[in-house]
Amino acid sequence: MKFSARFEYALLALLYLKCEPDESPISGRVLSEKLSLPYRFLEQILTDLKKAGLVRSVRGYHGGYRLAVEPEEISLYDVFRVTEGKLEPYNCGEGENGDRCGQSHNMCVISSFYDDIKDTMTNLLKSYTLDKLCQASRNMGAPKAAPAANV
Amino acid sequence: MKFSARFEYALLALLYLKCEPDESPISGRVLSEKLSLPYRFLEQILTDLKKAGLVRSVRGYHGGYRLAVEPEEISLYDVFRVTEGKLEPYNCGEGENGDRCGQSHNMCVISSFYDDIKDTMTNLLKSYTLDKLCQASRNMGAPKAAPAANV
DNA sequence: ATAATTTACATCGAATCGATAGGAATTATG
DNA sequence: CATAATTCCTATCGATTCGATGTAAATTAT
Ligand code: FES
Ligand code: FES
Repeated sequence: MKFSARFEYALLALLYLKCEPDESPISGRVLSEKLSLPYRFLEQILTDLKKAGLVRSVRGYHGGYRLAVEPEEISLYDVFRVTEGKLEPYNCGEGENGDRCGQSHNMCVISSFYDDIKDTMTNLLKSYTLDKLCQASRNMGAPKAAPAANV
Repeated sequence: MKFSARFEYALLALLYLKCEPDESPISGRVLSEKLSLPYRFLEQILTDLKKAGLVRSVRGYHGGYRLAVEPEEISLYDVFRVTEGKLEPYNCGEGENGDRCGQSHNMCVISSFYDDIKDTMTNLLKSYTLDKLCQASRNMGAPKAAPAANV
């Protein structure tokens, strides 16, 4: 189970926008260079983030991106929804008939497990806000344990 | 976030083997018919389950599959490991240098979130055993609410 | 007018996924 | 021994997804 590159890139970009609060917006080009991420690809992601209302964009000469809402209000759940789509484990189309499990959805053993997964993931994702992550990042100034020098 | 068909098929097969404990092993053919699953594909999955030691197989004329361990001992974590691979959210190769986040792994904000996800998922998956699921399935004998008859 | 930028599409290559197929090895039964 | 039923191994296919690149148009300060 892996998270997509989209998710990580979006998160890194948002963290950068938050941790470097500037007067002028930050351009996609600068963002991609600072984070060493592919320029075009990152812009796609930023566009998605904009559609979702997480960032705001300014076009033209000194344009760029900035956060659209307060960083306490942006949770990893929001980022997830933008980059990974719906958090729906069901393979059966929920409302309709379960074609895979062969049973009707409300009689399916698996569905109760899926419900659990869905709730748990949702809660976990919502518990991480951009703000907390940025604070944690600051507290990491010094690495936990310096790796032993080799030789 | 979806679970693979492999996961569901494996789970359905294991549940069948558990809930229909028989003297003679159950063949892949029968299993696929009872569960309405594609024969060849299911056998691939059963082979994987066997390699993982969850089922035992008997070859030849009256051959087939049966559970290899007690159903209390089989958790969804085991099934997950077989069908979905490692539960490693990290995109950076953990031990090595983080190529995506650009930081060393023990200084990466994202890694702490990934650790959390990993632990949470692991615990949740381990909390579901084959036995519990089968009991739940029995308790579902009567549907919660009969869907309204149309017309 | 010009340069820098966002924005929208189109496409590409690789990987993954569900599924199918052929054939070899194994084993009870006659 | 011959046969039928079965597991098992491996190859492949078609579709989809994913990360990434490219092109070109719209927007805006200077
Ligand atoms: S029928 Fe919906 S999960 Fe089984
Ligand atoms: S460096 Fe490992 S998750 Fe960021």
